[in-house]
Amino acid sequence: MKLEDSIQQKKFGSEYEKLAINILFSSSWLNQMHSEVLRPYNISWQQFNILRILRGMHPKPATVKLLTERMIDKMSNASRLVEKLKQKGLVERRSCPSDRRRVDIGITSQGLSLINQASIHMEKAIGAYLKGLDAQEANQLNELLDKMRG
Amino acid sequence: MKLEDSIQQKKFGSEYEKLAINILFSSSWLNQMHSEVLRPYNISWQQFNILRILRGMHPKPATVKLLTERMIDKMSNASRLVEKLKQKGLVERRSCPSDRRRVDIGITSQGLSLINQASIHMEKAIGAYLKGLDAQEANQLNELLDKMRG
DNA sequence: AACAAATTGATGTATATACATCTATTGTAT
DNA sequence: ATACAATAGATGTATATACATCAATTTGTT
Repeated sequence: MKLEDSIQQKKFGSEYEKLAINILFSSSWLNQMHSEVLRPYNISWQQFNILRILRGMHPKPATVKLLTERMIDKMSNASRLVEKLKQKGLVERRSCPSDRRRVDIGITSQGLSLINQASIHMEKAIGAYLKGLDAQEANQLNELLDKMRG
Repeated sequence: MKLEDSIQQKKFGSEYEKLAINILFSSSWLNQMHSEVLRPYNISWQQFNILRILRGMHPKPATVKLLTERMIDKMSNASRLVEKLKQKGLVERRSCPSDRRRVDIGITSQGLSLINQASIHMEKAIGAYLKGLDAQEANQLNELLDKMRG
């Protein structure tokens, strides 16, 4: 659907301004999809993201710093998100013996089971949502976005 | 910069999953730029967005409903954002005579002056940020994003 | 060894967001 | 006219985010 119709704005200052708005709008559109998919699992998109990183490293633990570096939204507070996940029994935290400033964060078996299920659903939902594009167009979009960020 | 490097993830479930993450990451990247530009003006990106809509309608007033429909993030709370802007003297609110459920929202001269200045800076910043793309590529990206959303 | 600087993570605070619910008003059907 | 549904907006609440600052620990320099 054309951006102009979605936000009922006909004119943009430039093709670049329109692009900025288009990306923010598309991101909000994707966020809604993520919320829907994750609602039954009772985790936020950022929490999903952390679990996915931890699964990728398993059985090696991560640290808050590492999570922050790999997270999609760099500004979110990994420390507090980890605390939430711990309260749900999805991750565990123990202080790192070799550097006592650090905290080793590992995913629990409960966390693994949740992320495995949730990511299957997410993958399906993404496929359904993005079906307007073929694989070649998706690839082209990825390359243009990378180029955009310089 | 390649997404793989930015978030230190080598593999993605599919080109589509990568695309979803790429858009979310690009959006976060743009948000940081917006924060920087708007910081001196002491308004958030959403507040900027509302002021821009109100400027576009001026001197006709808007309503909360209309703002919600045109906002980039449909889920944000236009009612409360308007209240914030009112406290800063940037908009004014008066109940609509023809339908007393509605509230007419207009931009003040102070609001107009702020949005005029801020949007000049924003336009420049966007140009500088997106200089990795030429106009034709920006256009292509816009079309692919529109197509993606089906 | 002693001290300053850097690093890691936690926390305080203000604001923003998601979502549900509430009140007031208007529209519609009988 | 009355009753019921629909609409517009405000508000309550839990959570998330942005940003600054803090405390503990490690690293680097002399």
